[in-house]
Amino acid sequence: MELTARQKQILRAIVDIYVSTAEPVGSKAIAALPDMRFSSATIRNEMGALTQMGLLEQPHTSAGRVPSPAGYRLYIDELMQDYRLSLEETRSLNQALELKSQEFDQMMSQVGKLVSKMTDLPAYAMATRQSGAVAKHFELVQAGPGSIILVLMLSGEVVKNKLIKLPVRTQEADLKLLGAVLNASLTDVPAEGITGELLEKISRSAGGAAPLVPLVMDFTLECLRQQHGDVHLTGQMRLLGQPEYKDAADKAQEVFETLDEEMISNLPAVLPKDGPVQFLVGPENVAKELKDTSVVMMRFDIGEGMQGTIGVVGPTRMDYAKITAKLGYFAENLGRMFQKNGSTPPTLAEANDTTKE
Amino acid sequence: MELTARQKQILRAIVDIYVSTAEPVGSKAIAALPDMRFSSATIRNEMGALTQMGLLEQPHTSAGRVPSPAGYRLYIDELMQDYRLSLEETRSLNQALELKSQEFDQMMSQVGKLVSKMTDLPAYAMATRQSGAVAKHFELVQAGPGSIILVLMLSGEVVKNKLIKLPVRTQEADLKLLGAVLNASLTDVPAEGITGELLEKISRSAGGAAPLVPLVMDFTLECLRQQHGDVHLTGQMRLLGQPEYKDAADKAQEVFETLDEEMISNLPAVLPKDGPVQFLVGPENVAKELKDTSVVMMRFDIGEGMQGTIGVVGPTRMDYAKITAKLGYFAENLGRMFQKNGSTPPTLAEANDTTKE
DNA sequence: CATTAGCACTCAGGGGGTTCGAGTGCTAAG
DNA sequence: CTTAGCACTCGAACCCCCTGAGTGCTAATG
Repeated sequence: MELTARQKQILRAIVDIYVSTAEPVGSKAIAALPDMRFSSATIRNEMGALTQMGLLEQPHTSAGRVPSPAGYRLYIDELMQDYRLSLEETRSLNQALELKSQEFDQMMSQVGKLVSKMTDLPAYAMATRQSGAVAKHFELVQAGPGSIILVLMLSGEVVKNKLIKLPVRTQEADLKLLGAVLNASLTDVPAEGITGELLEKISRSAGGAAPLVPLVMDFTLECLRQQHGDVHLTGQMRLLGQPEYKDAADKAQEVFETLDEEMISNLPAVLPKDGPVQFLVGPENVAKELKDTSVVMMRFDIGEGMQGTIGVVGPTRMDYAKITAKLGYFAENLGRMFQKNGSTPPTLAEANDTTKE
Repeated sequence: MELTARQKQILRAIVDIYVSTAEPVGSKAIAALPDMRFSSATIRNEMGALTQMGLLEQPHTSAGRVPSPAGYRLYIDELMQDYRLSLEETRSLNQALELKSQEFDQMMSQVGKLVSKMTDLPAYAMATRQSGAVAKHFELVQAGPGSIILVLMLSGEVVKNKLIKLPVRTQEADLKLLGAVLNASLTDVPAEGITGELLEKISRSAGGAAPLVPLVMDFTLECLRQQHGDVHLTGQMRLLGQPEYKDAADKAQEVFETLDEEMISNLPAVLPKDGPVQFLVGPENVAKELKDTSVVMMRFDIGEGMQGTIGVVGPTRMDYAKITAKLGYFAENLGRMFQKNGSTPPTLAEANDTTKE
C-alpha cells in the first residue's frame, strides 16, 4: 500500500500548511499552491484516499483535513524536508549560546531555558551517563563542630557533595586518614565492586572516623548508581502560546501534570528506535493525556562518558522540520562547547589580562 | 476615616466569600451568613459606603461586589483571621516534608515543588546570604589531561565547583602547592579583602600553577559576591487551575513572562515593609502585567548566615489566611530541618545497621 | 482512463434578538 | 437607624437563522 508521488506531495502540503495555520486544510488551499498541477476535485479524491488510509482526519464533515498521528509519522520519516535556518535565525541562536554558569547542573538548566526561548515552546535539558561511573577522588573537610563536608569527584568530571552532621566530634587527623583510605580503596571501583567485605575493611582502617564510613558509603553508592542528572524542564507556559491550548488551559495543565520531570527522564526508554534525533508523536506517547502532544529530542555528546539530551514539547501540529533544525544546531554547538571547555571559552590570553595590573 | 465594626465585618465576609467562590458577592449572600444580624438592605448601604472608600469594586452595575486591592490590603493587615490547619492538612504537609536530596540546590528545588504542590499554586524557593561570604577551603584535583576541578567551600556550608580546562598541562605537585597557597592566604578573607596586591602575591608563590590563578580567582570572587542562589520557580501551570486564568491563558503566560526568576530574586527589595511574612497585593507589584496577581512570601533561617525564602504566586483573590498558615508551617519545619541536619535525618543507629552484615 | 467542472448537501461559527434573574439604589414606612 | 418594597440595569444563556467553506458524487471532457 505505497503512496503515489502525488499523494505524497499532497500529504506534505497538508502538513506544511496545517503546521503554520493550525486550521484544517481544504482542497482549494492546496490547489492554489504554486507547484500543484491538479484541480481541487482531483485533490479531493486523493484526500479521500489518504483519509481512508488513516493518514488524514476530518474534524467534521464540512471541514478540511488535518494530518492524523500516522500522517505526521510518515511525514517525519519520509516527507520532511530539511529546514535551513535563516541567517537571522542562526545569528540569534549564536547570540543566545552564551552560557555563563560554572556549575554543570546550572549549565544544563540554562541550556533548557535557552532551547525553550529559541523555539518558543516548553523544553528540557538533561544529562545522562552512558557507562557506569566510578569515583575519582574523595575529600573530607571539617565545616564546623560536628559537621563535615564530603566532596566526591566522579568520572565524567562530575562533582557531588554532601554535608554530614554527626553528634560526635571527629578529629582532623581521623578525617585525613579516612580520606586517604577512601582514595586508596574506592577510586576507580564500579558500583558492583563495592561489597560488604570491602566496606568492612575500610571501616577497620578508618580509625576514629569509622562512624562516618556508612554515611559516606551510602552517599557514594547513591551517586554511582544515579543514571541521569536532574531534568531541567522549563517554559511550560509557552505551550499556551499554541492555538490548540489557547482556550483549553486545562489541557495544558494536564499535559504537564503527566509529563513531569520523572516521566521525561524515562522517555528514552519508550522510544521506538535509536538515533540522535527522536520524535514521539501524539498517541505513540504512553499516557492518554499526551495524545495531542509531541516531543522532539536530540542527543549530543558531552564527553567523558556523559551524554546530553535536549528536547522540545509541543502540540502534535508542530513544525518538526524547523524544531529539528534548531535542536540540531544547539546540539552541535553544545557538544563542541562542552568538550572544549565545560563553560564559556574564556581564552587563556583574556584570562591573563586580569593578572596584569 | 475609620471603618465601623460593622463595615469591617462586612468587608471580611466579602473577602472570605469571594476567595472561595471567585464570584462577585451580593448583599443577599452576606445577609444569609449565620452571624450577620442585618438585612440585605442595610448591607447594601454599607457596601455602597465601602465602595466609595475604594475598598470594594463593582465589575458592572448589576453585579455584586469584589474586594479592591486596597480592600485586600486592609483585610490582610487588620481583618484576616488565623487559619488553623486541619489535622488532615497537617498530616499531609508532614508527609510531604521528606526531602531526600543531598545537594543544597537540589533541596531548595524540592522545597519549591513541595510548596507548589501543597498550595496548588505556583511557588518558589530560594536561598539568600545574609552576610558576606568567605572561603573556607580550596581543593584542586586533576580530573584528566589538561582539566582540573576546583572545589571551593564557602561559609554557610556551601560548596561550589568548577571544571577548569587549560591547554597546558599542570604538574600534580604544582596543584598541591597552589592549593596550599590558596588555603593559606584566601580563607576567611571577605570579597573586599581580595586585592590586586594579594592576587599578585599568590601568583608569585604559585610556581608552575600560576596560569591557573586568575581563573581560580575569578571564580572565587564570583562565588563570594553572589548574593543569592538560584530561584527555583515551579508549578507555573497550577495558576491555570484558578478560575481567573482558566479562560485567559494568555494572561497567565504574561504573568510568568514578567515574573521570571530574576524578578523574583529582586522581590525582597521592593517590599513595603520587613518581616517574616510578606504580601505583595496586585497593583503594589511593579509591573502592570501582575496587577491581578499577588505574592505571599515567607523567610526562614537556614543557619550559618543563610536565609531561605519560600513564596507562592496566585491571583489577587487568594486565600491569604490559608496560604500564610501553610507557608508558616513549612518555614518552621524547614528551618528546623536545615539547622539540624541539612537533609533527611538518617539517625546514626539506622546508618550503622548497614554496616552489620 | 485519469481529470475536471458542476452541484447538492453538511455543518461549525457568528450575529442578532429575547428572556432570565441576580443584584443594585432609592424611597418610604417602621 | 433599619428594613421592606420596588423599579431598574445588565451580563449570561439560549435560540434561531444565516453564511460560507468544504465535501462527495456525477457527468462531461481530453
